[in-house]
Amino acid sequence: MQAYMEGGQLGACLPSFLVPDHYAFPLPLPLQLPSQPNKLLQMPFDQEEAENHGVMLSSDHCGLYQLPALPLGCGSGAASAACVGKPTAGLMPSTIGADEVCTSVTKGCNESASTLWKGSATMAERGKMKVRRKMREPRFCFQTRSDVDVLDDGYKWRKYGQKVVKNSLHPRSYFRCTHSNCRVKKRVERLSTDCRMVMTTYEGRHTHSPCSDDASSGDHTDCFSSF
DNA sequence: CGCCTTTGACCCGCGC
DNA sequence: GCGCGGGTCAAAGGCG
Repeated sequence: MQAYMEGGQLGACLPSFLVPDHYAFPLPLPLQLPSQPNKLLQMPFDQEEAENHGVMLSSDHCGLYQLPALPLGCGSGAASAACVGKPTAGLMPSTIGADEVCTSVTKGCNESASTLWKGSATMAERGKMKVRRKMREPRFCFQTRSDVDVLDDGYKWRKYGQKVVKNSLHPRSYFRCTHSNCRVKKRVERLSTDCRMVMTTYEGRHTHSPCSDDASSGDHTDCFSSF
């Protein structure tokens, strides 16, 4: 906990419940310094370039990891593994510093989001999901050490499901952005290897700024919409 | 009363 | 083809 309060660079890893409200994180959390809402973290690699290479960026080590090819429907499984540093080195989550927060940036699941999520589908529409499910949105995942499962990132989320996943002691929760026309989803789960660590996976891009939900601040700009 | 969470059922992808 | 596991739906109930 204390570690989160120290150190400049790790500021990006601050769970928002430890940060004043006006520091609420846009998506994705690790890529933006809360003290500099309009400035992305300085990475040794351009984020877009990273996307093009399907790599994972570690915000504190500035590390660059090759993501394994994300299988369709990889969901959190592959993504989670990738995000805890496992992609190629076989590192277990517990081997990662507790204060480490990492972000995976994937491309290839960047197809049209509008066709993926259609809200409540009729049975006829569900038949088309076979195709739609192959379309994946950009994903960003990171882990934080937190006592609370759901970190306040400035957006408003509605829980639409919870699932016990295999090989995990803790259920995985599924959230959807409540903003109309915004199809961003996120999954939240605690690591079975360290119940203090919360793995959050964002999927999709917000079509609005955080302030449009709570109107508590006008500090945020359209820079968020890029995610 | 509206919004949210819970939860069981259902669907789909994938491996065998 | 079958079973498993992940992801989503939607009804029901709770809460402010």
